[in-house]
Amino acid sequence: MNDQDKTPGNNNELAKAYEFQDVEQKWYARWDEGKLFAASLDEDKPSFSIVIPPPNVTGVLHVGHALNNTLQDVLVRYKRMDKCNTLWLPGTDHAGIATQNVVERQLAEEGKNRHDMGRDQFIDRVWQWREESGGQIINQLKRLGCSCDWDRERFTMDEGLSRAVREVFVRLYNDGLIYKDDYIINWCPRCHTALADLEVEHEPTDGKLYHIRYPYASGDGYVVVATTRPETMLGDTAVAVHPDDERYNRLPEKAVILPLVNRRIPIVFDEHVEREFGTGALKVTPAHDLNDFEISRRHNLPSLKVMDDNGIMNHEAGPYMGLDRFACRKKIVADLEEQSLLEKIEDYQHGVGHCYRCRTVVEPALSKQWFVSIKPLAEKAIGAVKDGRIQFHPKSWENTFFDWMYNIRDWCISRQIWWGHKIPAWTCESCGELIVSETDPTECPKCKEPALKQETDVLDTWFSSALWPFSTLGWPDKTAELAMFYPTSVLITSFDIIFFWVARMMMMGLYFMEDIPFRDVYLHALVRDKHGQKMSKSKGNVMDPLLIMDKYGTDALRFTLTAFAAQGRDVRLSEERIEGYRHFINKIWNAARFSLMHLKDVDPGNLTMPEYNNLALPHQWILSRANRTISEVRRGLDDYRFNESALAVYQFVWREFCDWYLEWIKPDLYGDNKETRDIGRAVLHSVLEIVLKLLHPITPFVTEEIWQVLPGARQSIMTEDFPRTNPAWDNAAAEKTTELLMGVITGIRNIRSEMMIHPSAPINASIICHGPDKTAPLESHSETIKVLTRVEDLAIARQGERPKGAASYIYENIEIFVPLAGLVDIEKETAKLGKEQEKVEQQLKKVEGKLNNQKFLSNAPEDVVAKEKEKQEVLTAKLAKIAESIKRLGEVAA
RNA sequence: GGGCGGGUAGCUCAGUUGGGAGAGCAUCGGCCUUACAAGCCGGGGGUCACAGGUUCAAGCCCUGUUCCGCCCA
Repeated sequence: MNDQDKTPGNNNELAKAYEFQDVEQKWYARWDEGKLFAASLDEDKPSFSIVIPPPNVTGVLHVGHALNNTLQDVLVRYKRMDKCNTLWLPGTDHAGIATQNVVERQLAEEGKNRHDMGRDQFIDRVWQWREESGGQIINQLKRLGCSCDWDRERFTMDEGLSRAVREVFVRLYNDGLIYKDDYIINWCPRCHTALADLEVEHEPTDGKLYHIRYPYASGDGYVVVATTRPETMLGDTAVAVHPDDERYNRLPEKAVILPLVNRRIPIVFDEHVEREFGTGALKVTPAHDLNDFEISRRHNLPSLKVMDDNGIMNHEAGPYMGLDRFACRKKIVADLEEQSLLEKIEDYQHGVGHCYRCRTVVEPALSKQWFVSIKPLAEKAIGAVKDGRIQFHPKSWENTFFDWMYNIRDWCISRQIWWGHKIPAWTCESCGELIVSETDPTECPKCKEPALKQETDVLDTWFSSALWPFSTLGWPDKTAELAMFYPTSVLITSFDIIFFWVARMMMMGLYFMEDIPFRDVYLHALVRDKHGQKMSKSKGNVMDPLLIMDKYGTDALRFTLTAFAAQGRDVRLSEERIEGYRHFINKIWNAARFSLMHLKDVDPGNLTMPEYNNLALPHQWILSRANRTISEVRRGLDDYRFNESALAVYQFVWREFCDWYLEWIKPDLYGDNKETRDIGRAVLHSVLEIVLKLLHPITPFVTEEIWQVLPGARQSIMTEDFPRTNPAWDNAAAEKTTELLMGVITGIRNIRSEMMIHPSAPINASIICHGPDKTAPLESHSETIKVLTRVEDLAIARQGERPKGAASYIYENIEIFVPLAGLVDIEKETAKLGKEQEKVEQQLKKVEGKLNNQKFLSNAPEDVVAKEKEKQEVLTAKLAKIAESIKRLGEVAA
């Protein structure tokens, strides 16, 4: 339909079917143009702020993003409607390694590489890439309906954020919390950079355990060491055994000859050697293994690096120089075998570290890198969670958090790539002084020489992400935004970056702002595929949210994700469920269409709701239920139980508002009584408004589209007030009476259905109330009962005889009868039942034949026998029911 | 090896002060009843993994067993 025709109060009708494609684009553009997402700095309102977990600038919207951002948008829209100064600050991070990889691949296609073009030109090229194709995820977030304040969009490489990074680095350095040192780090030979421990993913891998003989220096006998990485033996500088290990208590001598390279290396005793592993003798390669490095420090052993940055064996590897590490492994194994130095090879499964960006096997390597001394920072973060200033939802994540924080190790922050924040450190080329400075120095402060060389390394992307909650608000300047929105209200993110990001933001926020970065942390589940696997491009099991939105509409996707977001459990997304919830969106649409039929010509001034106590039962009931729903939806959102909010409003809209209320008030709406008609319209209008507002945070588009054509519509539903409960509407008595009516109505419908009476055939019914007297409420709502069951004559009594030839149904203490005379074509129906009876009898005979057969019982598998027995029971019951019905029909005929 | 989460309807899953076993999809029967067949009405379907315990009462709390998944080392 043409949206231009649908300005409020004018031609306010809805299309026959909800066409989300046009609607979504239209309203998003209007919201955005109207600056309705912009944060206000109104001092009088409470503030609510969220900073987006910045997606990679290389990112493309996946279902995880969709879930994450839907939940944020739900909360933000809720709080904005609930009269808060609301800020949702968007942005992206520069994703150092990932982005560099993308641009390098692009260059490779052009037959170029970054080394040819040089660093500055390469960086220009990355910026160019970013302008052209970076950040497409931002548009995809808009497609999802995200109500971010786009004028405040930030990028971790922005000037302001870069300034924050420098300030943080310098202060941490000056405070002694950043240092440069030699240590074993994780080296990715493909990305050519160091990685933090967290950036290495350990995967169980089928490998071999090689048992190698290291002959004693004297030439007699040998020690057997076990290793999964024989190529590293070239860098061995010792063999270590446990001092209490009896096998090595009386060694003939304390040195062995390293095979292949014939180097004499000592045997040392170290308590950290695991006696149970392998032979209990450990080859020590200080430059290529963290534990070995620690041992080497304790025993003053030299370190020998045998590989270069590409994972190729270097000159220290002697004859193996120039071989790739894996080729070298093969060669070494072959050579050892030839020299009879290989005792045995066992299959062995062990964890092998892979680069989280490119999946290459990571090489532990000795290297000089920059580190953050993290313990002092971690302590503050631990404290903030311990004393409740920061709360995790679900709370169980606190254990994971504490566990990691207590065992945290220094954070390697330097990366040997080009794209990122250059480390603000310089070395004086004449005196060797190390200078760390916020501004680029022009001369050495010590020797005054101008020859300074800046570090070529850049910082870990997460280093700048860790500052996100305050760097985006203008820090280190003291801005109005910081004053108003820091600490932020809540961080909504996926648990898989709890260490990468959440913990680090806490540490940095507490250190530099001297305050927590957020009060609540809501950790939602991971979206997995139907096998419970993490979705990833490489596995090919991704579900594209953009395609889903094309197919089912954004609101359907959003509602599904919200309804799925139960705490503490992973989301296994299936298209069937999205389809199911699309039906719900359509249901809303049609309920609105119906309502509009009755509201379209009404002057908004005539829609004032009458005094609650004067309202008829259906109105009192629906308002009471609406009240309940409002509080459930609010509580769900307040407690991050998104699924409960979604479920509550779903049930209310479909089961109560549509199935019962609308049907119930149709006689009023269509009737001639102006007073009851007007009351009906007024209440209908109010309830519909409540429904739309409750739904708006979850399904923003369809609700705006409908709301705009309601009488009295203003700017946008997103700037309306979120519904509040009204204590005057709580009405247990009305709910109880309604339940009674529903029970009776369902009973009569049941009889109609069971007795195969056509839905439109008029019937009579009688009701006998045994037990407590409920005749009064039934009498006063007998019209309702009649209309909703298509009953002509309804008799209600305290006692009486069961009518002859009547079908019955019992609801609590109430017996319901429907005389069947004249309703059913006795002959036809009896014949039909008779046929059915015959069919069932035959089936039963077959089953019983089997069950009476000893051979069947003794030979058939148990479950088959059980199945037959079950069949027998079901069929017997069915037969009894048919017989009962036939008897009824017989009574009618008599 | 340590930690965490889970096993509820055919499938995917909800189920918080312990008292009703539920949703979507699927399924069976009947309906084009003028908002909606993307719908309406009615129905079937579950020893809530297993074994004990606490309690008037347990899917929910405790103990043990078992299977599955994830994280860390």
